[in-house]
Amino acid sequence: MNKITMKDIAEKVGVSKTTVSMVVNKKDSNISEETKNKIYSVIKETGYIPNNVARGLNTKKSGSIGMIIPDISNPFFSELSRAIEDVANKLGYNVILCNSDNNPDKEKKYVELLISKLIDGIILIPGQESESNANILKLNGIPFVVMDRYIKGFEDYPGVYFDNKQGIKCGIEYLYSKGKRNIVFVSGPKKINVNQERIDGYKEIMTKYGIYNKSLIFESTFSLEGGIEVTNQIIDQCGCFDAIFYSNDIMAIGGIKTLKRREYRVPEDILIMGFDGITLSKMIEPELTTIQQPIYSMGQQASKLIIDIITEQPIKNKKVYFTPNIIVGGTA
Amino acid sequence: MNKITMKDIAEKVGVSKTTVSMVVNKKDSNISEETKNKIYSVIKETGYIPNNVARGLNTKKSGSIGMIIPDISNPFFSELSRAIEDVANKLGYNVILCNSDNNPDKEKKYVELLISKLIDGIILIPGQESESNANILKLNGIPFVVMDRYIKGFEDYPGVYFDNKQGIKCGIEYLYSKGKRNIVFVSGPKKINVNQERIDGYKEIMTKYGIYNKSLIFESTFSLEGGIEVTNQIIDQCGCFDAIFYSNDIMAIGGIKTLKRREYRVPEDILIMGFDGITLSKMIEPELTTIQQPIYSMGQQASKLIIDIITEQPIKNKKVYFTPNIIVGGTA
DNA sequence: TTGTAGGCGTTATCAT
DNA sequence: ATGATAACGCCTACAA
Repeated sequence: MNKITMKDIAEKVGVSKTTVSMVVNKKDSNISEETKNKIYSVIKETGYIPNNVARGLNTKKSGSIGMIIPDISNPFFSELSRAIEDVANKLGYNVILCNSDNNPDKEKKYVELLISKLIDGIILIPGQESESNANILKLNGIPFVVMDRYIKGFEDYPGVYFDNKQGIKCGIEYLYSKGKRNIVFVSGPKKINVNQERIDGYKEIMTKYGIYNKSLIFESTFSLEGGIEVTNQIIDQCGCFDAIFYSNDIMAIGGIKTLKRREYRVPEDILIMGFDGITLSKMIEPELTTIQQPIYSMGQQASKLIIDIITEQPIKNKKVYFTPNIIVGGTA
Repeated sequence: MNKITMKDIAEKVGVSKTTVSMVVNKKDSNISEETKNKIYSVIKETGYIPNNVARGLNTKKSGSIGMIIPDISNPFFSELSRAIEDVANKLGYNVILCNSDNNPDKEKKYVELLISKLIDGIILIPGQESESNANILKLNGIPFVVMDRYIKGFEDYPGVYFDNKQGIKCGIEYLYSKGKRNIVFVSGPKKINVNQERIDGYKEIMTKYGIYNKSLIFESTFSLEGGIEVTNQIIDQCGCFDAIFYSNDIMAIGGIKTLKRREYRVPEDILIMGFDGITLSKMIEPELTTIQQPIYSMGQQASKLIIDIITEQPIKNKKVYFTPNIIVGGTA
C-alpha cells in the first residue's frame, strides 16, 4: 500500500511529472484543458495527496508557523491560540503548538525543533531570558513576531503588545473614582517583564493621586492557587485595604473565593479588579470587573503579521499596540 | 546567510556526510572518539541544526503528530491538549493543532493537510460524520487514535473513551440520594454521538427509579450561552423540577447564572450537577458539583498510545476506558 | 503545450 | 572506521 506519488499520476495520465506538478500548483496557464481534466480526474480517483515534505525540501518552506506560548491550558493563551490558528488556517498555514512553561531551556528546544522543521515563521510569547533564543532565530533567518512581553535587544522586531501601563492606570482611576484609597496591587512574577511595567504604572498613578504605599504591592503567580495564597497573605499582613487589583483574572477569581471564605463581601467591603478579560471573567457571578485585553484581535493581528512578513507583503505597522478597555462587572 | 548543512560540517571536519549523519543520529557505535569529538565541536561552533524535512523525505516520518479537536478555546480541550503535548514532547514529537469546529469539511481539510505533511499519527476527536475522514486516514495508512466520541465503523480502532453512561448514572444516583425526583437533563447536540449515549444512560437509570419523564430532557450547545438559553427554557416550560444535570460544566455555569438571576437559590431550591470536571468548575463559588473526567490522564494516555503505535511498541490495551468520579462541590 | 534533468539535505546500502 | 552513491518526491530552469 505504497503512497501515490506524482510519478504515479503522471504515468497513469501519460504525461510527465512536470505537467502534473504545474497542474497541482495551479501554474497551469498553458496546459490544455484536456490534459488538465485528465490529471484532475486521476488525482480524484486515486485520492492522491501531494507530499508537502518533498515540496518543502525544494522551496525551503513548510507551510507551518510555530507558536511558542507559556501554557495552552491557561485560558488567556488558549483564546489567543484559537485566533492565531483561525487566521493561519484561512491563509493556508498550520500551527505547531509549543508550551514553554516560561522555561528558557524548553523554549530553546522548541526553537531548534521548529527551525529543523523549516518553519516559515514563529509567534513567540517570550518566557524569561529569551534573548538567546531570539538570537538563534535571528541567526537562522527565521521571521518571528514577539507577543505580549518584550525581549531585551529585540525592541525593534515586529511585535504585538498591550499597553499595560495604560491598563493599570485605567483600573486604578476607576477604583479611585469609587472612593477607594488603599488599593492593593498584586503583580505576577517580577521576572516576567510586563509585570515590572505594570508595577511602574501602578506606582505612577498612585503617586499622582498621593496615595502610593509600597507595602500595598504583592507578588504572586498567575494561577488560581497564586491568587488564593496572596490573598490570604494580604488579609493577614495588610492593616487596611479597600480594593485589590490583581494583574490577571485567574488570580482575581482565586482572590474572590478567598475573600468570601474569610467573610469579606465583594463588592460591599472590598472592590476587586482583574486584568485580561478572559471569557471566564464573565462566567462567575457576579461577573468580574476587569481590564480587557482584546485577546482574539491580538491573536489575529499577530498571525496576520507573521504571515505578511513571511509572504513579504508590505507591512504598515510592524509593531502593534492594543489599548485597554474596562469591563464593568459586579465586583467593582 | 545560507543555512549550514551536513555537507558543510563534513567538509569542515574533513569526513563524509555519511559519518556526520551517523554521529548526528547516534548510530556511531563504530566511529572513532576522535572523529566524533571533532564533529561535535564543529556542530557546536557553527550552530548547525539538522534539516528535519530532508530527513523526513527519506524516513517517511515527520516527528509530528496531529491533534484534531473541536475547539482549543474550550477548556476541556485545552486541558486535554496540554496533556497530549506534554507527553508528545517528552517522547520527541511535536503537535500540530487543528480546530475542526465539528465541521466535517474543515476536518477533511486538516486530515489531508496532515497527511501531506507525512504526519506520523493523529489523535482525532471526531466531529460529526467523521467516517469518511477516518477512511481517508485508513486508506493512507496513517495511524490514529479516536478520542471521546465514537466513529461508526471504527469501533475496533485504538481509542480513549470515557464511560459516559456510567457518569450519568453516578450523577443521577447522587441527586436521587439527595431526595430529588424531578431531575432535568440537558444534553449537548444530539448529532454528536456521546450525547445520545448520555441520554440513554439518563433514560435507563431514571426508569429504574421509576421517575423517568421524557419532557425533562432538553438539548443545547456546549457553551455558556447554550446553558443560559436552555435554562430560561426550562424555567419557562417545566412545571416542576428540583435539579438540573447539565452534560458539561460550561453549560452548568451558564445555568447557575440564569437561575440566580431568576431568583432561584442554588443549592437550596435547585441542585446543579455538571459534567467534565474542568479546572473552571473549581473556580466558581460555590464550586460546581460535577462528574469528573480525568482529562489530563486521558490526554496522556491518548498521546502515549498513538506514539506506541507509531513506534510499534507492543500495546496492551488499544482501547482505554476511563471511569467517572464525582466531585462534590457546593451546588449539589 | 509538454518533457528532461538536476537539485533540495538527508538517510540507507553497499563498498572499502 | 569511513566513504561513494543512490534514493526520497517534488520543483524549476531550460529544452523541445
